[in-house]
Amino acid sequence: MTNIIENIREQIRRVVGKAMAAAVGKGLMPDVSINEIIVETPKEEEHGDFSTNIAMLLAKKAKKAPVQIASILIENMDFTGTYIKRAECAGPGFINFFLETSWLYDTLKIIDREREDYGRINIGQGKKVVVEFVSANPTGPLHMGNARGGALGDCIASVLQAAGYDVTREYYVNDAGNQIEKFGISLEARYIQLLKGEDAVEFPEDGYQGEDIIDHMRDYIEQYGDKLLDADPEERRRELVNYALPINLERIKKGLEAYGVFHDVWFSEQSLYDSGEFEETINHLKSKGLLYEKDDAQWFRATDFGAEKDVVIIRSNGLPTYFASDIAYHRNKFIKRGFDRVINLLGADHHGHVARMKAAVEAIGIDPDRLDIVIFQLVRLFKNGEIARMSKRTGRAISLDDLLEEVGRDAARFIFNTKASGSHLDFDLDLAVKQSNENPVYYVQYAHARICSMLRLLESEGISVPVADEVDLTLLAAPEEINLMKKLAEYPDEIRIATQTLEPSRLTRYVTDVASLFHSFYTECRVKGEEENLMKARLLLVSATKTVIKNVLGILSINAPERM
RNA sequence: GCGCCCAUAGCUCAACUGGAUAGAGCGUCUGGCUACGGACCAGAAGGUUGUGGAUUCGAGCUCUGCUGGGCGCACCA
Repeated sequence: MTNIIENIREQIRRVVGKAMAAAVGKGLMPDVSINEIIVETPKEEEHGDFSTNIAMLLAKKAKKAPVQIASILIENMDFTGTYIKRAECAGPGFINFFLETSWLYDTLKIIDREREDYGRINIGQGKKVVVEFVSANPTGPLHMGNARGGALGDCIASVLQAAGYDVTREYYVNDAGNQIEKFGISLEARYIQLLKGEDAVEFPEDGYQGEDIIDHMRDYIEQYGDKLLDADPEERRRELVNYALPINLERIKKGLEAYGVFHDVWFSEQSLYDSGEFEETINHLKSKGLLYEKDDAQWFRATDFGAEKDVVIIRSNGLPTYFASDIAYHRNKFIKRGFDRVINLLGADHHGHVARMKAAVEAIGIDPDRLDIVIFQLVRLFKNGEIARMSKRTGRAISLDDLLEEVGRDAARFIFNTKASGSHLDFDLDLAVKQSNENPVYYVQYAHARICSMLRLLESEGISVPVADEVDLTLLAAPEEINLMKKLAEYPDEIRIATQTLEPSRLTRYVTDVASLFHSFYTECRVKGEEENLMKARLLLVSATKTVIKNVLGILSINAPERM
């Protein structure tokens, strides 16, 4: 639960704050207010471990040159009780801080103490958050877009858990409404076609073309024969949907599980109607005067809340739109179940939903900032160097199951999390399949396996990983050792940033950096056969590296193999 | 036409939300295994951050005009 980087930033903020007060007290500079002291980590090593731009920010108000302010502040700084060794003024007025190496040794002690909990922080403070993701219509198999959303949503959830939130992973099952109607019509058409021939009935224009619909009906007929041929059509469609829908859901569930994605709640859209919550919600909106009638339909005044246009929630045929039940669904999340935050993942093709959903949330009396909608860009699949289109209609789409079979869970999850959600993702199937150094996931896994191999070898000679307190960590002073320790120290702060930006993609980059620094260390620094104290110190560092790699891969739900 | 997203090395992407000399991986080139796993390491080449303005001590990042691409703009979801 320790974020040492954050602790040090806090130390620096205190030191700077006190230095300002002291300088003002001595009349060296005017008493100007500053809302926040920003501490950042410079990328150049010569610029120290941390820096602040405060002198530059104060310059105008204090009517002094930044460099002058920086010098005054530095002269009035007191470093006792901190990791700070010295501070110096550089460039246009930055104050750079250099730390005692002991902060890195303390990092190793923290990792040794926290083990599988290292990296966990508590910015979530136990707040309840629901992450809703995938939520694909259960009318067919999952595709590449769902695969990206699945990897992303699951990792966002894991990151939030690591950050101290009480997280629920949820799948919203669209088992009501128009899509299900279409599903039923499609099944019915295939059913009749299979029994009475292709020409017996025309397949509906906007029906689901996929092979899976036909397969369903073939199986159904095998089990139950033609008993529905003369049934009432509405009855028949309901029966066919009731047959196929649970099968689809089960397949989706199985597929996601194979992908390492486990939803805690499968929330049925239909249940909102059954429980009366849907009606409650509509009545609530009506009573607040947020609905009006036009062209025989009921409209929601989304424009009152900044959306571009109002939106229909009850169609003129009396049937509600998807959006209507979605409002009830969000009311359920916030009010019935009391989530502090709601996070929804949506493919870019649904981004039009964002503004009106925010509007709806505000309409039911909830601060819309409590709703985060993460839009992820769609996936372009490359195979043999060319774009493989994925459309649900042609049935030529690559399904999640295909992906797992060809690429494997680890590579797929890793690749989907190497890019920020907002950036378009080109998924190179040929590259993903390769089990070579071109494929970044193996680079990281290799580092872990290599460490395990080292530990095994030493263990077989009776040498086990020592306890941090029994080791002279000051022996770790080589650049490769320092760089590796610094990177390990960043992990809790990486969790913090990933949480605040809802971007787990930075963790794949982070863990790649860890692996890279480890490999450099490995090449330069021997462990086995070194002088005993040095060996112990390095062994502890190696073990800490293993812990961090394993913890990060754990968040990504990617295996950390002991051999490969 | 309107709205949202994107444009950074040959390719795929970063840049801690305004900081100092824009970084990685792949690919290319040059080196490195008689010791813990070579799926590795060290180094090199590669850039006017699509483009014109604006804001300020300071812009890849903010505002704005273009260009090119993706996605939306339903009484579908």
